[in-house]
Amino acid sequence: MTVTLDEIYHRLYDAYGPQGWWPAESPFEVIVGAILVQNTAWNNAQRAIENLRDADVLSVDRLYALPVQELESLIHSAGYYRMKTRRLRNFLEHLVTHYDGSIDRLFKLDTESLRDELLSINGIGPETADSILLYAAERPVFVVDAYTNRVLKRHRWIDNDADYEMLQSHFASRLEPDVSLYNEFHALIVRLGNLHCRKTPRCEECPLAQWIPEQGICLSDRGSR
DNA sequence: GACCAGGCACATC
DNA sequence: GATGTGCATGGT
Repeated sequence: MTVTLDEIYHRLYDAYGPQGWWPAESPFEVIVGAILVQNTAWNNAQRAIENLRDADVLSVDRLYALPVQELESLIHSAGYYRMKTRRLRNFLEHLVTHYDGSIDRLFKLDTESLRDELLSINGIGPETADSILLYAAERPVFVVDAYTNRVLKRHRWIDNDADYEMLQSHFASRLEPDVSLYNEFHALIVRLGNLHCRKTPRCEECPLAQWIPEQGICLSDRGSR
């Protein structure tokens, strides 16, 4: 492609400004949020987090000690609440069993080991693991999500059958490993997806409009999943 | 009242 | 190994 990731980044940044990710008060809260936001609008996940905060259970020990039904009730607004309760507890159990409940000890692992370890926990997939790596552990790992997938493919910047790892290496091979850059870039892509897909369906209003290929499909068309 | 959102695991072919 | 399906709430 002729346009560089650097140009794309600056175009998005100029349009939307800094996004202030991840909106959380601690690495643990990032992890909880990363599980709660899976396939869910952030607004719904945020309510669940506020409920946990109000109940004063936003710590490893207290959340793990919480009865399942109470946890389900507190995170109800995030949707998939039974599944997410299991997933949160899977993570907590792993942390308590192997790291004495200490995020700091878990985060002593090198990036590759930490990623593998997170992926071994049922309920943590590639995007959730990478979100934890970037936004909680502050490792230079690029987070790929549904928007990233759609933007790159609709603009034909990457092969249409590229999988998660291919999308990720598309960024990793073209950008310096920089936590702040990866943080902002991913957040800006999500911002683009949220704004453009929902509220400004006309492609001319998209900051990346000039790079939409001839006969290109507008980003607002989700296509099949 | 549909459609969508900052995925993931599991079943089935 | 690719493809389909269940999970569930709240905003537009």
